[in-house]
Amino acid sequence: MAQAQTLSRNQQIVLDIIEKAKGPLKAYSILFNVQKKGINAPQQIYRALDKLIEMGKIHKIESKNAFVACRSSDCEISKATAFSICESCEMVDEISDTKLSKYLSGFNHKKGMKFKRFNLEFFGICKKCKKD
Amino acid sequence: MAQAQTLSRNQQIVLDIIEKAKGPLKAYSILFNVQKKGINAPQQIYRALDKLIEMGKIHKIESKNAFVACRSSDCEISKATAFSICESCEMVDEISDTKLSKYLSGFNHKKGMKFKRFNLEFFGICKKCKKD
DNA sequence: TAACGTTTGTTATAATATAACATATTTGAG
DNA sequence: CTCAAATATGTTATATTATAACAAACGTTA
Repeated sequence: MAQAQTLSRNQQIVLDIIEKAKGPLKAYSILFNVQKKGINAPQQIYRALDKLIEMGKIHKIESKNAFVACRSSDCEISKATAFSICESCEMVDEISDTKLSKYLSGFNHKKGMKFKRFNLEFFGICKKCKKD
Repeated sequence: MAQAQTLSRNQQIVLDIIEKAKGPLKAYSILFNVQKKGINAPQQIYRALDKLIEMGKIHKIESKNAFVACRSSDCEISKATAFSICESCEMVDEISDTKLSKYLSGFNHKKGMKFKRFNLEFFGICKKCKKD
């Protein structure tokens, strides 16, 4: 096991908010939520987000410019991410499917480029929204 | 075959620039490049981009907020996109691999959500950059 | 304890994207 | 044809997302 990651104050505050959230959070919405804790500037949020991403604690949903907590414990350093995104309610689910992950990690581009990392985003309408 | 898409003036101008480019273009860089043609405002660019994306003529590279021309002729309406991105030179290549596309289009989430669309971005260092 | 790396705080500004409204142009049904 | 609807344009303003740059504090650890 790698050495335990100790989070700094701001990193912990930001991570807490993201973990408590039911869906992806935007940087400025995080900011508004932590102003009572003395964090006043976007930089402070973005710096914490950057570190948390590096550590694999959170992921960025690129199509939404939003951030979610990593739920897959084995996702050490987020080189292989896949998400399921509802286009109606904006819900995001991290997909941890070994087969999928292996398939994509082993995928090789015809043109010979070796991949270090991928990000996959699926879109659709979730069960809950279909009922409504 | 669906009816031929006729592009409006601005759409054509924007598409031309993107097609001529060697790599992904950002919206504001497109804007600066077309000011001589009488396009002055971001809105005009973003509106054209939106339509071109709808038509499947271009794709957005979400991780870069940039736009590339669609090279795969059979990519009617861009429900299944995959890209190879060099982290060094920023080169982007559209991947058209039938197997990959079928595999992902047929992928079903355990939680029962039916996907309509996906976007996959691979990252690495391209051959050319490896040499340098 | 001094030197180094990391984190913090802060102000300012850059880069990306949309709102809202007025007008013009194209298209298609009657 | 011709009017109505849909689409596209032009324009000003503003919202949203993200980074630059600099100074100070904190925490290792040699």
